[in-house]
Amino acid sequence: MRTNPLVRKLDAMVELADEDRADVEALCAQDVRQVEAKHDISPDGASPKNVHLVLQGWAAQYKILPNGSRQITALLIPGDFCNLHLAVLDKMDHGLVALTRCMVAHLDSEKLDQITTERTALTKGLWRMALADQAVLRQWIINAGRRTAVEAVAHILCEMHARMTAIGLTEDGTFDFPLTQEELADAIGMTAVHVNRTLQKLRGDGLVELTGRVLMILDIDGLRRKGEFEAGYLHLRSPMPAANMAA
Amino acid sequence: MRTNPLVRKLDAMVELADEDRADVEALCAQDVRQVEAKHDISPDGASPKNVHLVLQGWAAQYKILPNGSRQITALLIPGDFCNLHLAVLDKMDHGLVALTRCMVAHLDSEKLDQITTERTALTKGLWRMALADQAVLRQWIINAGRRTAVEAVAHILCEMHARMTAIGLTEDGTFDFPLTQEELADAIGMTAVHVNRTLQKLRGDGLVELTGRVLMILDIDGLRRKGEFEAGYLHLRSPMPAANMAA
DNA sequence: CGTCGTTTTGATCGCAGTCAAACGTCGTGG
DNA sequence: CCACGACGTTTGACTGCGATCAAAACGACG
Repeated sequence: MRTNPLVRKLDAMVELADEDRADVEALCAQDVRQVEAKHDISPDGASPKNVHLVLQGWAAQYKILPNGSRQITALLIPGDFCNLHLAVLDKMDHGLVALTRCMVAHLDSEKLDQITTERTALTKGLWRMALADQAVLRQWIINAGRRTAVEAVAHILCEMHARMTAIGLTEDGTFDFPLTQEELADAIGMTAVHVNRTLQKLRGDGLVELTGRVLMILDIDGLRRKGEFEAGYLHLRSPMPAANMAA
Repeated sequence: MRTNPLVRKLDAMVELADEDRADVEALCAQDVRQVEAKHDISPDGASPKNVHLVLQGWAAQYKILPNGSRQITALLIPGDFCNLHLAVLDKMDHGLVALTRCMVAHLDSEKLDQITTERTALTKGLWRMALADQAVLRQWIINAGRRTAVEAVAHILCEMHARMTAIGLTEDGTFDFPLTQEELADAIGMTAVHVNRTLQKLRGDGLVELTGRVLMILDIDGLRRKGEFEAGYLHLRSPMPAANMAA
């Protein structure tokens, strides 16, 4: 928590001036609110005034379908925007729910607008983030469309490990993983029952241990192989250390 | 073909000055190349110098998986960028293939870079396009993850109808739809055989007629209902006329 | 007229969904 | 301290959608 997670992400994307950093930090500190776990950050279809940014905790973008089932379309961790659209598009096209208790910054859209017209470096950084997010979404399409259950689960575990590492929230293969199996299922497009059985397989293979709300990755290389995971698409600078090279 | 399709898209997104339009048009006219159907526009992992833009024809972004199967992650029609990443990120994280013969503009990245620092309106427009694309990707996740075969096919047909209409390439419910069933399957994450049977259902219900490479939508409202399609997420100005209100 | 790519049909299989119940853990209140 | 309920995980039995394999029909094209 020493620095603002957004600053950290931007730093990993572009070269920033100290002044840029200060501006971002100020923008984020303006109006910070706490949201309890399982509560909506902003409901689908709403037109909130402000752009939201996760400072602490996990949240999710989701869509509820007419038949009642839910598809999670993004997992948000500190430094992630919830609804950058609003800076630029009209209204929400998805819901936003806090998965854990979250600290959410409400960014003043006028100030944000001002920044995106004045500060070139910052704008480029935000630009990059949006395009990097697209790459994540593409991987999720593949998860749901063409990967088996084991592959998809392994892949998403690797993704979150990489992203959590990038913002400094892992400790050698271990990190908070607050998703219920139900939520994990909604993210991949399967059922909680089957997620459960899939996790058992991964455990059985000695790849991971998931207890309480903490994920411990026992064999990162093995897990990446299972999930066909290659970190490149995340476009992170901090490079994902290769772990045990002797395999 | 009266106007540049990118200009048309931008026009639908933001207010442009005549000067902006001229600049874009010039940028696109610089270096136009033809690509034959089924040929790669640029292979996965490459680092092409230029950003590509489809001027004519259909193309697709795809990923080949280790087991050999393919997932298409985006369908590109005139006015769509193939790899806007390159303006801003390092290297391709997916392949690009022409589905029909295509005219592809190679944009000079320096000039593009120049524009995105000078012309505020254009930058905002491109910004919007990237975020709108995210919304499309989210729908594809839902297609693959939580929709039945019929729903997913209906949804993607509606999507392409809306997008083709937005650039003026439909004629009351009829438009070129050059995808093979194989390709359609790769886009939704199913098999060609099952796409075939699914299309038969849609035909049987009198919703569409797909012959040759032309799609005729017989009952747009019915199709939208089947696919749970709501055009809002595409963020198009041209509003998708409601068709037969008497339903 | 043969070839190649695509669409169509049929038969069988299996992964994951569905339904249902038991179990463990935790927080709350009696 | 225990009973209770809420929530999440786990297990079992059964089902079904869509995959897989294979072959035939169709159509465009050289």
